[in-house]
Amino acid sequence: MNKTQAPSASPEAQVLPWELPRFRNWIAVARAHSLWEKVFTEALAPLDIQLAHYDVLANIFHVPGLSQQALAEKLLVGRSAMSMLLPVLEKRGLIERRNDETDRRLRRLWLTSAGEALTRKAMAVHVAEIEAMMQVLSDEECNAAGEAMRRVGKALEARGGAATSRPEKP
Amino acid sequence: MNKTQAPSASPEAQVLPWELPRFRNWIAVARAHSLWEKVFTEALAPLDIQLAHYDVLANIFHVPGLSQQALAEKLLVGRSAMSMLLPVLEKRGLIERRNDETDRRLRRLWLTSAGEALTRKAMAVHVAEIEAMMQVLSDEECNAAGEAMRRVGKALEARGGAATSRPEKP
DNA sequence: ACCATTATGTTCAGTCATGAACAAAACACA
DNA sequence: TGTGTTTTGTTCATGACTGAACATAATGGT
Repeated sequence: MNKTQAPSASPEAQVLPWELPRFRNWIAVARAHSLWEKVFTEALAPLDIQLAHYDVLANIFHVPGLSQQALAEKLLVGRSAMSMLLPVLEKRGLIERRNDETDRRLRRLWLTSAGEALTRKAMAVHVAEIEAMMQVLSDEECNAAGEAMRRVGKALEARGGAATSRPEKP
Repeated sequence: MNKTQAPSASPEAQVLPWELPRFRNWIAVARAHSLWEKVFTEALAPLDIQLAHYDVLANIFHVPGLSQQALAEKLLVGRSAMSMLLPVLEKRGLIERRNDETDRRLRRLWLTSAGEALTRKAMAVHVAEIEAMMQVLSDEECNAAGEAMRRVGKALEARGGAATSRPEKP
């Protein structure tokens, strides 16, 4: 049942990737994502925040008080990236870092009121850009693609995540 | 007909992004792509090539003799990135740069036989990883997601591409 | 043929993320 | 309690990409 769309490969002649539907479909995903990053970065420029900064702000907005480690995991970057990014946002008065009372290793992250105001503006831009980009898809198509990518994401976590992350608690 | 899944927003209360299906669906796309880059980078490590290098090699394989400019456009990076990457691959004996006969500005790119051999190995890894990742999708789901992302890519090109690229010739 | 414009590639300074090495705090468990 | 291990965050050297400035080559209009 795992004979997929691939033309059956003879042992010698290599199947060229571009002939495989699964390959070309994934290229489309990668290309769309790369283009999105450029478009969204431009859309954020008027608010004077970069993509990476926005990701941080939005995640603190979503989960106030999370630790730097938790944030880095969400963003799929190393802890050191946070150690360099966050002081910038702190100096701009957008976030605040408070040490946890009981676990003094943790630096918990909070938005200042200025940070929250800016994040709301940026999130409005984010939503508007996504809606604009997604107009070419029906709700059903969009949901189907999203569901497919969630499953693919799970599959990828199972492969690569095992090496770096610790096993998730059930 | 453009009333999408969004809960109707009152003028004051902001719709939170995470409530919007289109938003969450796109997050899944972005997350899958980021995870993919990590997984595939690891898979390429045994061949001692980086992701960016592989992208270059595979594109030269696909379109032999293309110019640096054309390659940079395909990869969605600046020309300067190629000016710095390509000498590395050239020194490793994987590619060759020959000036165009009639237009002496152009440096056309070719794989050496060593480069082609390595590229074939890397493409086999690429295909294998994609097939593994995509196993969680049926052919129909995969094709639907790919088609959706192609349309989204087109839409994004229309938005952001107009600023940087010149209009494509019909 | 001439000059302005456009296209291609290179260089360089600045920026951002990585990953290893490190310090401090918490934990495990005897 | 005490000691070795794990977790969290920081620092630093490194590498990759950007965007602006530049040099060279081609093109277009006159």
